[in-house]
Amino acid sequence: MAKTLWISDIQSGSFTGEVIELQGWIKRHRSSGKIIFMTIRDSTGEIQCVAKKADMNEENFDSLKNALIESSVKLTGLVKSDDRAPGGHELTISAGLIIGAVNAQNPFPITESAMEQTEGGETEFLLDNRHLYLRTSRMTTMLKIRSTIFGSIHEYFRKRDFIEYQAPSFVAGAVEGGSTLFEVPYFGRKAYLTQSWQLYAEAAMPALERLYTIAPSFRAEKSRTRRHLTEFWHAEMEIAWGGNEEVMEHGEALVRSIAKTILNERSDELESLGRDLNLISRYADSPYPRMRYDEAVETLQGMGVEIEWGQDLDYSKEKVLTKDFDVPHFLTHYPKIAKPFYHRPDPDDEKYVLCHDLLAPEGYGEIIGGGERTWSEKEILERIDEEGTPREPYEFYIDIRRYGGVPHGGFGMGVERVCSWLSGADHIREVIPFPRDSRRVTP
RNA sequence: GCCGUAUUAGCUUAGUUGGUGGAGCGGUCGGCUGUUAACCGACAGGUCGCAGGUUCAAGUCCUGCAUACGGCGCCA
Repeated sequence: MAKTLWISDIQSGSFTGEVIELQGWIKRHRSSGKIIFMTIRDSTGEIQCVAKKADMNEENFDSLKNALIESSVKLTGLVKSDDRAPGGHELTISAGLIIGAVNAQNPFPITESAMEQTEGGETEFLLDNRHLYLRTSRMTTMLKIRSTIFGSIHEYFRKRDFIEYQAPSFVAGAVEGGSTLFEVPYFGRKAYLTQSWQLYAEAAMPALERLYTIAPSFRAEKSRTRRHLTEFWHAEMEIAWGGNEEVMEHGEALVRSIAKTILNERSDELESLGRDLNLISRYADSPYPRMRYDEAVETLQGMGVEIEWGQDLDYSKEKVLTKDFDVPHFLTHYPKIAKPFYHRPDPDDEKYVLCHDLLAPEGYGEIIGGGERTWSEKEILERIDEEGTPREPYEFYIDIRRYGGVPHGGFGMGVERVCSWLSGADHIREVIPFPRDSRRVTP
């Protein structure tokens, strides 16, 4: 029963002239008294199948004629090459079996015309029916690209001898401000869902020196944008004996390597989404420029944008700034007051911290945030007190500095943001199977 | 948290200055075709988001509520 034959192989010509058994789902269906054309899909592609009344058992012909879209089928027939068939090959059916029928009282709710008309396909209806929308070609394509990107991240780090390392999802404290934590009951106490692997990675930094993960992070932000999820996959890395510059180099190399990988392995999928491959190839090959926060502020002021030194760069300003860039670029050296305590102040000028954000072009915004960590006991205590953050929840974090602290740093990359940008998605929801945001936890 | 927009058949939607709601897709039946988002005909399918109000008359105007979507803040 296990399937061993895939439509992509039929379309590439491997079975032409052979009688085969094909398993798949009906994607399109048109019929008459004498002939049926069915487009069958599987995970690898589509193929047109033809049943002629004259060539097969009449009862069998009628059952195929009445089959509805998304019924699963097993078809036996001869593979022919035929210019009239999309993809160049088709199956002439000699016998067919409906495996999982679709009932006419309850036909497949997602029609092609509905999807065509909704551009980008993110209506409430499609979100409610996400479990069914997954099997349509746009979602399938997105999920394949997503898989390749995940694989590419693992490959990048493993090739460089990074150790994959896991942090708990239930945590006691916050990385960022406490307002964005999900609180969960924990046997009479309160626990929170993690926002980042970073603090726990720093604990293992003196042991493993080069570490990474890809794991879910949770943020209870009521953000209603095309860049935010409450549960997202976070690719993070941490290295010992390295500073802002080394971390940034990894960030750049990682993103370029992802772009290169999808270009090599998913160019058909990218093109089917209407993506310009020249663009992706530019992201894969060009260096990413660096710009200090001060330069960014000056540039913006020169453009007439109202911004004062010390203000964080919000999305509206990022957008103006990145408008003229055609590759991702780094923003570095933010003012200390705009960033949390774990960022290390710049020894050359204590007003700034050694940090960086990587901003993607085309309006996709921030995809990486990272930098050098405050690493000495003295500095971390100063920064925590300065911010008025209580010390107690961070005792373990301070301990890391008490016992052989070393310079170190790392970054976090929003994997869905990268998927969304590289695939040219209209919304971050398009690149994750079951998106979670402030208003939706179902299906 | 703030601002804006929307809600009409299973889906996508039209609906004029207020005068008893149309279409395409999907479904059923029939016809027909090497079709390819097939085509042709017929049928079924609607408390116009909910609750009030104005009016002789409300899908349409007003108020409130609900839900959704879009954007901002915050961030990856």
